[in-house]
Amino acid sequence: MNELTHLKSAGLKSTLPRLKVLSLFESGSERHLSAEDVYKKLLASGDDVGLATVYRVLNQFEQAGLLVKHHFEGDKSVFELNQGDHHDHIVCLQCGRVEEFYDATIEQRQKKAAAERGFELHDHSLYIYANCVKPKCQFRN
Amino acid sequence: MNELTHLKSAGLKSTLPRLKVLSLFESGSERHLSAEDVYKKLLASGDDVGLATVYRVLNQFEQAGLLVKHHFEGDKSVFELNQGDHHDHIVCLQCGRVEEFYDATIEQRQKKAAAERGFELHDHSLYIYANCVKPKCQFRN
DNA sequence: TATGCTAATGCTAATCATTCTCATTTGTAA
DNA sequence: TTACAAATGAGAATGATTAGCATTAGCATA
Ligand SMILES: [Mn+2]
Ligand SMILES: [Mn+2]
Ligand SMILES: [Zn+2]
Ligand SMILES: [Zn+2]
Repeated sequence: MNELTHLKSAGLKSTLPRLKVLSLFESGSERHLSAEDVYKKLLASGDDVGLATVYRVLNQFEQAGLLVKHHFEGDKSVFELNQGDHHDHIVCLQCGRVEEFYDATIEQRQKKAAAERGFELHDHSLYIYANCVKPKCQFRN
Repeated sequence: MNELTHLKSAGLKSTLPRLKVLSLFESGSERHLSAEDVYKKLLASGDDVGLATVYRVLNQFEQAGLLVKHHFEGDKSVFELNQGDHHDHIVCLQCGRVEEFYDATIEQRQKKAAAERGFELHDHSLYIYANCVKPKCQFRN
């Protein structure tokens, strides 16, 4: 299933900005990108897309289920390709590196915590903030 | 240990705005308050404190360890009294009601997840978004 | 392929929460 | 009291995100 198909099945017409944004995520150089990251990367590659359009497209993709949005510590939110697999994140407070993880026990206990208190769980956000160790950590890229 | 002592031991001089903000949290009517919540409550009770001061004081209290800051879904952040006990939150997407919980297993598995990947855990944020059931849930207070 | 309509785009201006500036006021310790 | 640094308040500034609107571009049709 290619980009074009993705867009169509999401009821979005296939436009240049949308294709560019989508392929940026599918190229896979970096998984977690903010609106501005996307905007700058497009500019850098000679593709002119307005910042407002980037924001719009990212949100449409999220609604359509193509992307997932996260709010790491700090102000700006980041998006990543939705590949069906839910996972949570560990974020390095020094260099910003993000590592993904999934823990079935944690997931299950969250369901339980909600159920026990009479809540119908909708979703959750779990971010672990930490420092990665010397070799991998490049303080402030 | 009273408010005044709290402030002093935090190296903050005892000013009217600080005492008012602190006692608001200690009065305990509502645990989780945004800067604007605090601002409005003070106005309502006839205490004039500038919004900028509210923001400053809240942040100072957080630095001092008197308050803890959270970022529930949405834009504005909320504060609550730091009573030493760490806990996570379930937030109702309909009415905004917040319930607190602590799950030792979740805490432990987070430590493990970080350690296994070579991170020194600093802290974490876990929010469960859900809908509370009929009796308790008052859609949009 | 040309035409037309609607959705999409790209500016710019507007929001909104939060922070900053700076003149004025307060807490405090001598 | 006085003196002075620290704190406050009002409003401007910021930064991310969204809204408004005139212009353009998909795409279906003739
Ligand atoms: Mn991820
Ligand atoms: Mn709480
Ligand atoms: Zn790092
Ligand atoms: Zn509710």
